[in-house]
Amino acid sequence: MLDKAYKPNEVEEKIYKMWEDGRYFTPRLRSGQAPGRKPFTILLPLPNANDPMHMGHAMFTVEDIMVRYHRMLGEPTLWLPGGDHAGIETQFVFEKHLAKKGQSRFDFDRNTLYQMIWDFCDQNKNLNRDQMKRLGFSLDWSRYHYSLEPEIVEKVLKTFKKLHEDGLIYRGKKIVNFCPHCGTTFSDLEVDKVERIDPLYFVRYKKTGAAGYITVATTRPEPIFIDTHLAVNPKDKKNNKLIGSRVVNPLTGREMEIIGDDFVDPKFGTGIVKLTPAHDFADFEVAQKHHLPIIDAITKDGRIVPSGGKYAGMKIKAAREQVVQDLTANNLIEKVDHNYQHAVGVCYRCKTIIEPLTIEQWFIKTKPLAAYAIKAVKTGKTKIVPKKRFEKMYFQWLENIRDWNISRQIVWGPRVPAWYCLTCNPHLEMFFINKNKERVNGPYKDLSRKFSYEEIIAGLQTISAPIDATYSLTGNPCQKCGGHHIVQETDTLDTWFLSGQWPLSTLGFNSDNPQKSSANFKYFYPTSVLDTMWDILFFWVARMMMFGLYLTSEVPFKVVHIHARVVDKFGQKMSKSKGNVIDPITVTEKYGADALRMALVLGVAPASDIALSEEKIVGMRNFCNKLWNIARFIEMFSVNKPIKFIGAEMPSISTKDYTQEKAWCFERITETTALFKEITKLIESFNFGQASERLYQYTWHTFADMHLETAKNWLKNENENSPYIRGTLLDILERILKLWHPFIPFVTEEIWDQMKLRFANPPKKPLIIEQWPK
RNA sequence: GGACGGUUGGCUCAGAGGUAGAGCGUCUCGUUGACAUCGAGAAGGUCGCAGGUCCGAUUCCUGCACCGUCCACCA
Repeated sequence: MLDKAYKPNEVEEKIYKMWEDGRYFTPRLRSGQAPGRKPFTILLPLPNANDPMHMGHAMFTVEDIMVRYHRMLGEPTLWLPGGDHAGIETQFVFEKHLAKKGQSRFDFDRNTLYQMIWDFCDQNKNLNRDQMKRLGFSLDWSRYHYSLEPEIVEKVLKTFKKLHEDGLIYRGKKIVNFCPHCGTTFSDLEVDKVERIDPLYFVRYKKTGAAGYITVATTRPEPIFIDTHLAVNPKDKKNNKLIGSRVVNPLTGREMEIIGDDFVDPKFGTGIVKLTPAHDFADFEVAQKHHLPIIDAITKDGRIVPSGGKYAGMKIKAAREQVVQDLTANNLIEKVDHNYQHAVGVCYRCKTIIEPLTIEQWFIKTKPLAAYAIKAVKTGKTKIVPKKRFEKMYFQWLENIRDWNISRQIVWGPRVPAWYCLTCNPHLEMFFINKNKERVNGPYKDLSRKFSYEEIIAGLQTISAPIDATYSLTGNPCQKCGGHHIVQETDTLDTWFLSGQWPLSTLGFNSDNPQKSSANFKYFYPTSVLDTMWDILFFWVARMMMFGLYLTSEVPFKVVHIHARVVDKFGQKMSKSKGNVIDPITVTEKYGADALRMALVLGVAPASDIALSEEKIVGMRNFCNKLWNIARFIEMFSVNKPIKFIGAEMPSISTKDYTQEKAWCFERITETTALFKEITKLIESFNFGQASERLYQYTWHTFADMHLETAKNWLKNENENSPYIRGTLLDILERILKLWHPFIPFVTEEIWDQMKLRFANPPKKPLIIEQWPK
């Protein structure tokens, strides 16, 4: 007999264990018969293996719904879990811990630091796995992968080599985004723009060989001392006569030339721009176009370069103040606009202002790869849902893509697989900790006089190789000089370089010989659906498309489904600092996993925001209990009573014998058949919000409120119709349990377990692998 | 500067070319065979503004306003 109320905490763990023990999450492939039956595959967007679960992860409920639905259709269904080492994210969390102990990453050589982070991660790497189990996610845990597994890393590095061979990876000295606080460069995607109000200085430049000044507006006067050129727009009638003329650098007195380029906006400021190629993206491009010198003014420490005269070594802000003071003293500042608002790039993590620097980094040529990714969506090989909104975003980004900087100056991640011979590259700069625990740096040729190669390598922190340094992609002795003193690049790879290959590396693609890829790969690739939130459409989805198409000529997934974002009940993004975070595990413990799952899905439009409140979760908990009591009611009325299933007798009952009750029974069967079709259609079209809302309406307000009340009346007087009424109620219950199962797997499985023997053709299987109604 | 999304009852949100829906909240009534995590009933919306298409629009189109988001080298 069912209890009076549904108690999720008493059954969820038991049920999940039953599913796991039954190995239902592992796709059933008949031996030697991989093809034939079309599989359904989803790769879980790999969470940071180190992070506890948050509501964003709980949204993977949408994937569980799809997976459970397809499993019930009888398809071999794989939902593949994984965990990401999350390079920068993890290293920073770790560094915070170090900081609490008064230490920093510079106190350790890179190998020691790496090992420390590894151990740190090991402590809670199972945390979010256990949490996802709490929510009932039917992930195939037997295939779990961690992004730093040797096999995964090996595949990823092979891709690096292949890209390099194809000329799609290169080492370049280009302008990149550098965060002085994080001490590493970032890709363009990791830079956020914030509106700021900064002073706009109008600086006077004295003309050479003529009287008077020209004026240039700038927010960044501090690197003026390395400037060599100004620019105006050739179409600018007011200023274009200046092209070719010369002015005096207001800080150094050196001569500067004015060039013409149409990137200059005549309407901005005075229509004249100072060029600082090493520290401004636009200026860098112009400088390359016109072959202008690119001179550094700022170092990786966020300070003025040693050659900066009186400003050398000053921090940027201090240098700016000093420069302004000096210019003012010489009456070279015409005016200052203190209300100038502009967008500044900041680090997406720490919000420090990004310093564009021109340094040596590893890049991927993205244009050719992006072309594949664009074509695949244009031709419909991969569909993005919802299409209208996100395909446009996708194209816009890929069409304007710049080369991808994949170098990171951190230790937590696989190192770039390139090795420099120190004999051939004596000018290579090295930073290391010597035997006496002192930090030492300098060019190798100097260091090698005082320290052995072994000592340097043992204490190595980072290297910085000149742009013309020679390197090889094997760790073998130098092919040119035979030298054994080699050093591997200390830059590590952008995390997304790894996760961008996730479908390939986890499923067993063989890049040496694609024909020899695993049977697994051949069967499950391309995957069916990739479901994620829009925030990583570029970071991850677009990159997977590029890598997948480049390596296999096949898309990695047929559908990209964008799910909704969870916000609080006032529409605010959940964040710790706002204190509006609802923890998925806490509410699961309180109201049950099914209640949370439903709260994240019911009535939610695709890719919208979900205003999640505890009230909604309570409402959904109430629904689960309602469903439970529907079953309980039917059980009470049918136990030890004769039961007849009208469906089985339908052909043999003639219309003459239709009583009002029997007609009612027929109508109920027809009604639920229509419901199946409707729900199936909604699920197939990714309208999970509508599917669950419709089911909710039917279950509560049609079945419970109307039909059960009718039946209750009739069943007061036992007669020849009564067995049919009971049978019909059992039939409907059986059907709606199936329809509900993908959404609320625990409560449906538990009711199923307690009730299934009363159904027509009593099933023996658990609900999770029962057949979806046709 | 481009592009996109939103604007529907007190709150949070669904929805569709043809009498407006849900959850929560509010009000009234109701517990002797499921459920008070409940039932019966009620109040409450000129579906942002202005035009246009149509027999008919809140739903399609155009413009505007406000809110939000993404992209972008205006120094």
